[in-house]
Amino acid sequence: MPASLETCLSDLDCSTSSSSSSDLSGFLTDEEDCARLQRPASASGPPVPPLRGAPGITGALDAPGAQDEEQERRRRRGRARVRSEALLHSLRRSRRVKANDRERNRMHNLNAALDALRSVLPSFPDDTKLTKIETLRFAYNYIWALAETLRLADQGLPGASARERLLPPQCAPCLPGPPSPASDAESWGSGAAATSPLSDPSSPAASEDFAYGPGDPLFSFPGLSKDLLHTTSCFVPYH
DNA sequence: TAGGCCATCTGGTCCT
DNA sequence: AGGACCAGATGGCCTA
Repeated sequence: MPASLETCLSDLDCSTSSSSSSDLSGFLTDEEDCARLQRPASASGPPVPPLRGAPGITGALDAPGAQDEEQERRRRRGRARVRSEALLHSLRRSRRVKANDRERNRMHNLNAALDALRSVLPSFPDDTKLTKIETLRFAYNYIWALAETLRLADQGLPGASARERLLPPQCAPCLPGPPSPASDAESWGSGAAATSPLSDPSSPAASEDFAYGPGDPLFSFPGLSKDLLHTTSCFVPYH
């Protein structure tokens, strides 16, 4: 049990043990259960032996009414314990509810970030929403393809910028900033394929299990269905 | 109906 | 100490 809870409950034990009523006051406590179990079958048997360390073990108990007082004290302690356990349960519950709330919020934020990521990835004709894993994999490959495009541009086409030389006008929003979320997927398919990421060991496509392309596999987008992949032709150098 | 995806709850662990 | 993060469990919804 956390220390704060123990502290809290011990305080509450003191403060509530004298309270007049509780819905839980009628419940059996552990001590009372033990006491009953230790009693002989005959209901009028000898009194329950006091618990270890409990006060009143000495001759004071011999006095008339002392045993009743001890039993009453024990009952009070038992009720307080039940109340404190109920309170502990309640505190745990409220903390759990708060934690659940935070976790829900955290996941909502994560989903919002995924939505933002989806919005800067090429959209698809049927407005198919990428799943989470598809979004991450697609983004990974998309970034790789864009970086590769820039690299090729720097190598082979001096002068004009990579964007002007290599990308069709429709793909201009791809680089360097995020593409327009409203990009028409059809417009992404006009580029001509030149190189294959599969030939590059560093390509995220090279090691994966799904390849896409007419004839030769041009790109591999693990986990993506083929009908989502045709837009990737935008990523290759444009002549 | 089985399987995939998702949201939520939950308890454990790490971090500040 | 409390919040963030994580992974497992569970149940609902949807689709082939």
